[in-house]
Amino acid sequence: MDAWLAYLTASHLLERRIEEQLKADSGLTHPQYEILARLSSAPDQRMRMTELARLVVVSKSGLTYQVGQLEKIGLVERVACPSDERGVMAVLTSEGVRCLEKTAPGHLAVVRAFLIDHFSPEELTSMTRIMRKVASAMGAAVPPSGTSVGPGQG
Amino acid sequence: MDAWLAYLTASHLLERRIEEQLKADSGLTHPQYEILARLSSAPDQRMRMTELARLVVVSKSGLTYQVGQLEKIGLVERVACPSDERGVMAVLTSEGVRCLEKTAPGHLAVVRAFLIDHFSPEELTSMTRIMRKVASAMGAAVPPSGTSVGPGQG
DNA sequence: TACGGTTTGTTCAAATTTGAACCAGCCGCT
DNA sequence: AGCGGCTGGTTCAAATTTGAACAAACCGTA
Repeated sequence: MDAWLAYLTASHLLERRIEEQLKADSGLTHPQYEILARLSSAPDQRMRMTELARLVVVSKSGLTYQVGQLEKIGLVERVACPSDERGVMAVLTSEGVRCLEKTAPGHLAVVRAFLIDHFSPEELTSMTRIMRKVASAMGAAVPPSGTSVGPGQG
Repeated sequence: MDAWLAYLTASHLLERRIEEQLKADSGLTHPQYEILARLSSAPDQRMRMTELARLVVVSKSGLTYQVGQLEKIGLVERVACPSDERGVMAVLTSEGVRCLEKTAPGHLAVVRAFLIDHFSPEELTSMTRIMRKVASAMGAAVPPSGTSVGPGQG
C-alpha cells in the first residue's frame, strides 16, 4: 500500500500548507475558504445550508458553526429561503466577494505549486477523471465545470 | 481548478468513509489507526514521539493526546528512551498488534474499494510517484517501500 | 566542568468538529 | 382539513486538534 501511504502523507501535508497560507494571508481557515468559494460559484451567490454542507463535505452542525463565524466577520449573511419557510440561505456579502478575490490567488498559487504542478497535463486530466469517479462512487456529484448544481442522486 | 475541486471532495468523502468503517469495525479513529500502523512497521514496533508525529503529520500535542488514548485501552505503551533521557518511545503492545491485524483487512478493503480500484495499474504507479514527489516537496520523506523507517532528511 | 542554544515531550486554554436531540415546517394520503 | 413521516437547521455536550508556554535534558564550546 505504498500508494495509499504516499497519498495520505501528501494530503496531510498539503492541508497543513494550505491552512498556514490561508491563515497568514487572510485569517480564514480552509473550511471557511471552501464555503466562500462554493457560494461564489453558486447562482446569486447563495445556497441552502444543507446543500452547502454536502458540497463542502461537513456535518450540518459544523456548517452552522462556520457560517456563524463568517457572519460575525461580515463575509456571509443568512437570509430566509423564499420557497421553504424553515430554510436558510447563506449569501456571500459584497465584502465576502472582495475577501475571496483578495485571497483566492494566493490560495490557488499554493495548490498549484505543491500539487498541480507535479502533474503533467495528461496526468492531470487522468487524475481529475479518477477523483471525480472516486467522489461519485461515494455519493457526491462533483459538478463537471461551472454548470449549475443539480440534485445529483439525492 | 476542476482537478482541485474533485480531489478535495474525493478526499473528504474518503476520509469520512474510513472513519466510519474504522469506528464501526474496531472503535479506532483514523489518526489512531495511523499511529498503530506506523508503529507496526517500525523496527521493534517502537518509535520516538517526535518521529512518529512527523510521520503521521500531526502536532506534538496531538500525538501526546492520541498516544494517551491508545495507552488507556492498552494498545500502546510508553517506554523511556534508552539513548535519550528526556525521550519517550511509543511501543505497540501485543494487544495492539492483534488489534491491528484484526482491523487492517477491513480498512485496506475500504481504501482499495473506494480509491485504489479506480486506478489502472499504470495510473496507480503514476499517482504514487507523483504523490511521493508532492510529499517530499513539502518536506517529508515517504519510505519507498517496505524498507525500515530511515531518518530521511530529518 | 559550566554555559547558552536546541530539542523533547507534556500541559494548558482556545477553537473546531461531530452526532444526538430537538422543534418547525413540508409533503403525501385520506 | 388533518395525520404521520421526513427534512432543515440549530443547540448541546463531548471529543479532538492546535500553538504557546514550560521543564528537563542534550550538545558543542570554552
